[in-house]
Amino acid sequence: MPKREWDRAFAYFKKKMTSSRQAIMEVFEEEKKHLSAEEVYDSLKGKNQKVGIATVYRNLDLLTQMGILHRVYFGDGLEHYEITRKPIHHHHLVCNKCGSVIDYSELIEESEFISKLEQELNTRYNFKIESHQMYFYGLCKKCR
Amino acid sequence: MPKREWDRAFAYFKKKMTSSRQAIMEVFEEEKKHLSAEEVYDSLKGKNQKVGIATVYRNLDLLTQMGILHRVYFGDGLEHYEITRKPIHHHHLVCNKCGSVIDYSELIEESEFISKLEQELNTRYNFKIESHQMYFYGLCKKCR
DNA sequence: ATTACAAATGATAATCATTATCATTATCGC
DNA sequence: GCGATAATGATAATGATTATCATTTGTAAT
Repeated sequence: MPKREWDRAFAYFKKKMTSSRQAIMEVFEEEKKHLSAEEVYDSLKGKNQKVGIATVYRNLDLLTQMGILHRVYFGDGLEHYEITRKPIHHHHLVCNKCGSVIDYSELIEESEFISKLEQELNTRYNFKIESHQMYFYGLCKKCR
Repeated sequence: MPKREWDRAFAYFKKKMTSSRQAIMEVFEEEKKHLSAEEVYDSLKGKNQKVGIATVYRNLDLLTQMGILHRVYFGDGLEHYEITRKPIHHHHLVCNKCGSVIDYSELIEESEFISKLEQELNTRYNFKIESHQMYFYGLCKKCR
């Protein structure tokens, strides 16, 4: 969260810290949700921060490569992004009817189980796992 | 797999069994992989089954709603489809470098764990879970 | 079988998210 | 502050998916 942290991260990746990038990160810190590129763009516009849509896309991509954000997909045709929090991940409950999404922080049992599972898969398939995503689909409170 | 099964399924959903639909299902039975709409279209063309691309999309969608196929997304910008197998699901290992995907059948420990987890989430969030998807991202054998 | 009618299809235009282009502007190490 | 170079903005291009609509096909009833 502190600006100094971002500065260090950008320096490490040999990227410049620009006002657009800072503004985009602020949106995520305030909203703390999964946001689409368009939503980030609109949010910035609403705050009188004029950042072109192409720049939004470019930076969401960059921040994802840097590991600061990660991409999630709920099946509605657009990519969403959210802040990466380690070691606690966000898992998602997606409503098949209204499309609403509940983010929940991984339960402790889950972290432990998945950690063991990753080791197993690592040896079984010789695949070095770096991250995971889990989606549950069904009916939310309102739609069930 | 037997044609009779599809007939029953389509009758149940009050849908007609057409040659396109049958041809599409045959592609999935032969290839037994996650396929994009374009891949299904090409596969049919290769077999001299002329099915329009719009029809492919329409039917992939229909078959998904019917629960015969399900959609998976690997972050490459296009949706893929694969045959639904219950109670054993396919989970996926996606390579961050080359984009290749390994499908593996859920391990027994996984099924058991997820089943318990779903009950827990059901009561905790009052969300009726119908299915789940799990993706692991990392580096495959060749890229690690 | 034939008919009748709704559902399905094919060709293609339209849409919409994302990416590429390129001239202009801003950042940062010196 | 300067200069090299990365970043940005405006917008055109791309590519997957969806909508349109005239024609064809499947099916239930005759």
